[in-house]
Amino acid sequence: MFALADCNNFFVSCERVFRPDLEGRPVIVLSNNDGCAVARSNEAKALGIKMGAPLFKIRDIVERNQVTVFSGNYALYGDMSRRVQEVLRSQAPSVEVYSIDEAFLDLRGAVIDDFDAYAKRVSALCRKLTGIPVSVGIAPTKTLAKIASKLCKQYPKLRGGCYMHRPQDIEKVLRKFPVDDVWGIGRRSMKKLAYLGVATAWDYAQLREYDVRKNFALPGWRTWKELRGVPCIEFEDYVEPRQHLCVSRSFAKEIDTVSDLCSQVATFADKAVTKLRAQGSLTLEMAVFAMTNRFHEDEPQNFSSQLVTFPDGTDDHRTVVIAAAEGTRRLFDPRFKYKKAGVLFTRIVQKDEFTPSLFRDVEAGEKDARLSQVLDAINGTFGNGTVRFGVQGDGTVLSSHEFRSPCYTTRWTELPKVRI
DNA sequence: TCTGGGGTCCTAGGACCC
DNA sequence: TCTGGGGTCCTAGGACCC
Repeated sequence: MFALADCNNFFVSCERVFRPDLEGRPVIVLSNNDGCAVARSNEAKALGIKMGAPLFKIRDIVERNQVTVFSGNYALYGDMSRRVQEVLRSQAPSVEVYSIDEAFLDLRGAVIDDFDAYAKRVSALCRKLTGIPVSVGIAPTKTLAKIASKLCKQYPKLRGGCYMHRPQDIEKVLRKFPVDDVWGIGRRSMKKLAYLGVATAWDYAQLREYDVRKNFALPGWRTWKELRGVPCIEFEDYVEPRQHLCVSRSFAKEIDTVSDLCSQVATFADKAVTKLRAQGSLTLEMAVFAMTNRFHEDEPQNFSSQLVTFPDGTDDHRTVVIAAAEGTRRLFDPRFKYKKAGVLFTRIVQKDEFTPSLFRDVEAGEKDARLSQVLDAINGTFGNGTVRFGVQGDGTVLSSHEFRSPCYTTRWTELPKVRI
């Protein structure tokens, strides 16, 4: 058996832990730059606020119903996510963290005599220890476990836990489950599914294997088998290092000076290096890019990028930040107003698997490495941007975050001062 | 006025090899 | 007139996820 533990309305639930007065009231959390609703409380969903709806289009609903609005606070959500993961790890032999708000538990070989009681117990424990409501679905495959956890949200009577394993129960559930809500079946397939007369998960599971392979290729075939109770999506408790790494943001106002754009992109590059170092990698290549506002069709549109290569690979803050600023100066064109920019590491290798050039400057490399270590240590403790490069300006990102809550669990300013 | 930011895997087709 | 039969690697684009 596999379990899926899914945090209900996760970002909203994180905010509510520290704002219990918002329990039972409509709440939404916005994407970066205060753009779209990316998390909604049940009450907000009931008002018809759709996932990904731009704030300016739902302003009426928000004001009429006194919906509480939050900017995304990822320091808070990341920390709450770690707490939930910790509880889950204490309850299962193996945990695969699938996203910030979901984790699979591998229950193969676990000695559990009542899976239903176990699911409800894990859910209750998460709630008690973290304050986050979690839906735990248990089934013979990961895809079915996902469906079981959705049932918990639909039926409060299940008290956060649902064990779905008897074929007749699975059939009953799948017959009512819309096919586009199945994990692995996306919007783009809806046309084909409609043509094949498939409306529910059950219909999909009844398709002929040949039709599935022909129309939905390998991923669709795996989903088909999983719905039929045959596990074929691997359980992955080991996280592979990322092969691509991107840090980009939209800006509150369009940027039209080269110095502002440079400081923004340099700040993105610095963040990207921090992530790169955390996974023990080097990058051989970086793309720096900037673009105009694609929604303003009447204004001149532009997307430009500059490619920078590091033949010996690098994970050095200073090297990458300088390269990012230089790349930005090369691509900047005063005819355009930039709405969004970023950096992308496109060729990532593991540090211990890569052989650099024999003729590189070893001594300089060691000094750079020490500097980067110190930056990581200081900024890791006191927050990103505490120590930064001059080209980054004041180190802030020019995005909107008008409704940001305090970093309740990770704020360092109230800790005793540390002497460095 | 206002529209997010990340990732992965798979496949088809082209370039190139012998 | 007739013009093989394999491979590999890389890339772009599509589909999916949260």
